[in-house]
Amino acid sequence: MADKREEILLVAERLFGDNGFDGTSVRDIAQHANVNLAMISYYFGSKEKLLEALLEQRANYTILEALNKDESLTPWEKIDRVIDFYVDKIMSNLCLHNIMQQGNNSRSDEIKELVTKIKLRNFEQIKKILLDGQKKKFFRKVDIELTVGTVMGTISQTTIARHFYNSIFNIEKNNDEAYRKKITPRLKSHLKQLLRAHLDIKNEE
Amino acid sequence: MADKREEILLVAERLFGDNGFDGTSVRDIAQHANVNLAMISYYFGSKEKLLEALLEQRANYTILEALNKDESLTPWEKIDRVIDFYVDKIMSNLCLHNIMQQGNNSRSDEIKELVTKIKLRNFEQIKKILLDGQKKKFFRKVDIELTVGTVMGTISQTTIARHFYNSIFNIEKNNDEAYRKKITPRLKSHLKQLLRAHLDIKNEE
DNA sequence: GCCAAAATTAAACAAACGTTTGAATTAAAC
DNA sequence: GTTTAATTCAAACGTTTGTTTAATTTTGGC
Repeated sequence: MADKREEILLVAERLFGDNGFDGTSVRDIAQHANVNLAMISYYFGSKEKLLEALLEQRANYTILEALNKDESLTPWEKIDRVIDFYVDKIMSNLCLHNIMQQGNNSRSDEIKELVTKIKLRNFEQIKKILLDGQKKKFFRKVDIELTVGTVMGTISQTTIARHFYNSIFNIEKNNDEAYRKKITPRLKSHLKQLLRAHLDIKNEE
Repeated sequence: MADKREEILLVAERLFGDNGFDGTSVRDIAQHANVNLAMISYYFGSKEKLLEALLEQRANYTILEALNKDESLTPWEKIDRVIDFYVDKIMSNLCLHNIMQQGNNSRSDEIKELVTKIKLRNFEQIKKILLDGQKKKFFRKVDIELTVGTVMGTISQTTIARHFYNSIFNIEKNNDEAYRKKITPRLKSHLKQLLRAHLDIKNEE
């Protein structure tokens, strides 16, 4: 059955996201997926290959390439859409996002490079929007690389430091749905307000 | 000798930061610290207690409480100083910062709460500056919690996604010094420019 | 219904893990 | 110099780790 393979991926995503790669044993995964231990090696070859397969399969979920194709949108509209898209995707894939964050610290260079490659694709898209907005004199001169880092970093912060925000916002921990509901709209409007001021050519010094 | 204890902490900081808590064995630590394996249990009780000791010992390094005491500074000056202080501290403690990021995902609630507590202290300081600036009509109305998140997140991003920025900025990996030199001034001026626009009361809608 | 391929299983593997033990060594106190 | 406590050590402890094996069951084509 092919749905066992799928089940393994699904469970691995949750456990890797919650406990980290090293903090999750293949026995944990097998048990939660109701699958024999050996099936993981059988389908994926190894634990690390399982992580690679997971990242490769899910990578496309968080890619926003289509957006830049739409010529009718102004740079400001594109920025708003990027924020909506990006926040939604990450908020509905908290575990996967956690895995990608951890992937940066992986001891495996293959994983590190895979994660970097995925991030790079999104980075290039946002960068293109910023450059275009500058050319059209909507946006002022800013540090483009770090501006993208601010967007990614602000969003990441709400997942990395989730325990921290739970504490601030009085959200019971492990309640994914409550967290999403509370954070998503705030995050979107904060980022839009932030970038509107930061990028506006009227604020050029 | 008490310097063995210190050596263990020093090595643990580097290894936990590089490979994660689960990715570092007590044997790794003992070997790199030139210390017998049993000394770690002897001094700290357990591997987890070692991490707790590490966080507690280093926590004060990244606390910026003194700043708010200075009444002669305007809110704008305080913002600039916070940025300088925070960026410098994190950039010169990359490993420790990595550990704290990972700590958010620790399976130990004690660790999670310890990290949250440390972050909360800094959070409160920055929050105080923002509130004060709003009261004095320097700053406009913004989402304070997420504005702090933006500052922390932007800085964190440069350490979490370091492999990513290495790739963008063409820095050879594992060269901490080159990374610091390249990123620090850019990060400071980007954050100052960002917050100047974001907080300025002239941008009030 | 037979057969080869694919899927599934329990069991075993060696290696690595965190921790403990009890003896040996060093340091400090008197 | 003797005694007591603190330190250091090699060795072993029992688990848990990721992976493999070889036997068994299920599946799909003919």
